[in-house]
Parts: sequence; structure tokens; C-alpha cells
Amino acid sequence: MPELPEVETVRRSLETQCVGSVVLDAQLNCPGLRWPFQDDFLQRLEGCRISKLDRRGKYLLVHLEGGDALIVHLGMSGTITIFDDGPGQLRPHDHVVITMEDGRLLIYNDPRRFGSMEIVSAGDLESHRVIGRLGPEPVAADFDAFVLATALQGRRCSIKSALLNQHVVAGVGNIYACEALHRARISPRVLAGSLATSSGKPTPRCRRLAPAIKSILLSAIAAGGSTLKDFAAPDGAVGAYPSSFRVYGRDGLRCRRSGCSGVIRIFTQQGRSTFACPRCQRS
DNA sequence: CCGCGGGCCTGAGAGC
DNA sequence: TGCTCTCAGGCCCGCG
Repeated sequence: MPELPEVETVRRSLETQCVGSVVLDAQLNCPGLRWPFQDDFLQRLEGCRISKLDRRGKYLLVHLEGGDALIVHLGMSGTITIFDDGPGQLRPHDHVVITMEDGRLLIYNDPRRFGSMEIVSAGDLESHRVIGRLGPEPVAADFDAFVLATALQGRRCSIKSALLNQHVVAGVGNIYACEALHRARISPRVLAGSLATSSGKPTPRCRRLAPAIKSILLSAIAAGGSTLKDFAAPDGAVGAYPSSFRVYGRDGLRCRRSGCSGVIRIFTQQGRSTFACPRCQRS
């Protein structure tokens, strides 16, 4: 579910509501998410004050005073919700329940359990087996056609697959890959390496794609992300970005590019649905 | 190293 | 109504 804009929406909400708060205790209601919880997970969490909220790609980084960081991934169906008062009745799949010193509850719910939580030393984040290998951050100020070209160089998969590869660009998922390729007028099927460089410079397509990725993601963040079914910010707000979709979920509908009379088509690439306009995304 | 296909889970919706 | 089937925003793993 959550791609970069949704995780950033969660990060901003938690930053406002939780920085400075202290974890009183935590409760685990299943053996693990994608992997079993660490043996010392609760001990390292309880009693810690939350000092900072960062994000890297689709990973939320919750910094704790004392030097640890909690790495959270929401998988396909994970949500974090803050409840102001009382325990009440837990819902199905409320796998991690954190009680703050002020009485608020921070609950991680994840029906499919594709998410993950891990506590590491903050100093080890850069060398972390996953975090340390992520590609460039597409909403960073220095992300441009040169950075993208370097990441795509030599890739022999389709550009759609390359964008979904977190080692190439961090944070792009199926929705925003489709949307960015449409905005840049690039066919999802073209060879990724073919739009890297030409005589040492980023190709014209690469020079369209890099800003397209960035502006799509920034617009989606500004809209609070995309709620398809179950995504919501910790305060319950849903994401408004789906009303801006130009291709995702629009199979059989008219292309929304002005002047284009194409019809959006759906097809499968590496087991994932791709939506594209065959008329304005021809090469 | 790279790319691909299967698997991991539950729930919603379509079709019968 | 209820059953079965397919599909979903992601990523890890083993294989070639």
C-alpha cells in the first residue's frame, strides 16, 4: 500500500504528535510481522523518549533518545493510528500497541503482516543491510536527471521494473511509477538502460522522467498521499491524491493528458499491473 | 551482480 | 446467501 508519499504523510503526522513523547510500555500481539520480533525489542523501546522522525524511501525511522532507532515498514496493509484516550477494544490485527506516558496509544495494525519493525543503533543505519543499500531519495533537492541516469545505467529490465527496484530509486511503488512514466510520456516497456545517457549526458527522456517522478511524489505528499482502501494518516485523515491519478486504476478510460485521445490500458509486468496510455507513451 | 517467478498473508469484490 | 477465484499499495528468496 504505502509508497513514499504515504510514509511521508505518516512521518509528518508522527513528528507533530510524538516528538518529545515517552514510550511507557508496549505490547506485541503476534510473534512477528514479516520476521519475528527481536528478543530485546520491548526492552529497547520501553522508557525511551522519541527524539526525531526521519524517512528513507518507504521506511520510517523513529529515533529514540539513547541512540537507538526503530525502523518501520508498512508493507502492503500497515497503518499507524494514534488514539487519545483509553485502551478500549483492540481491533483485529492490532499487532503492536504502544502506550505513551501521557496515556495516548500508538497502534500498528497490519492485516497482511508484510510490514516490519526492527530496532537498531542509529549509528548503524548507514550500513544496515536494507537501509544502507537504498537508491537515491527522489524528493531530495539534489535528485535530478544526472542522478537518475547513473541509477539506470546498464539496467536491462524495463523502466517500470527499474523504478520499482528500491536499489535504483527509493520509495517509488506501483502507483507512482505508472503516474511518473505517464507524465514523462515514456512507455513502461522501454529498456531502463536505454534512457540513461547518450554521449555522457542524460537522455531527453531521462531529463523528463527525473522531474516527473519528483513532482508526482511532491504533489501526492501535499495531498496527504493516496487512499485506495485502507491508508490513513495517524490522525485518521485519508489521502486525496487518487483524484489526480492520470493512469492508475483507469483501464478503459480516456487519457487525461490535454490533446490526447488515447484510452488507458492495463497489462502485467513482472507480476504487477501497469497502467499506461498507448498513444502518448509510445517510446 | 542482475532479472525473474514464486511465496508470504488477509480481505474485498466478482462471478456463479 | 454462500462458495470459489482473483487480485491488491511490497519485498525476500532461490534460481539461472
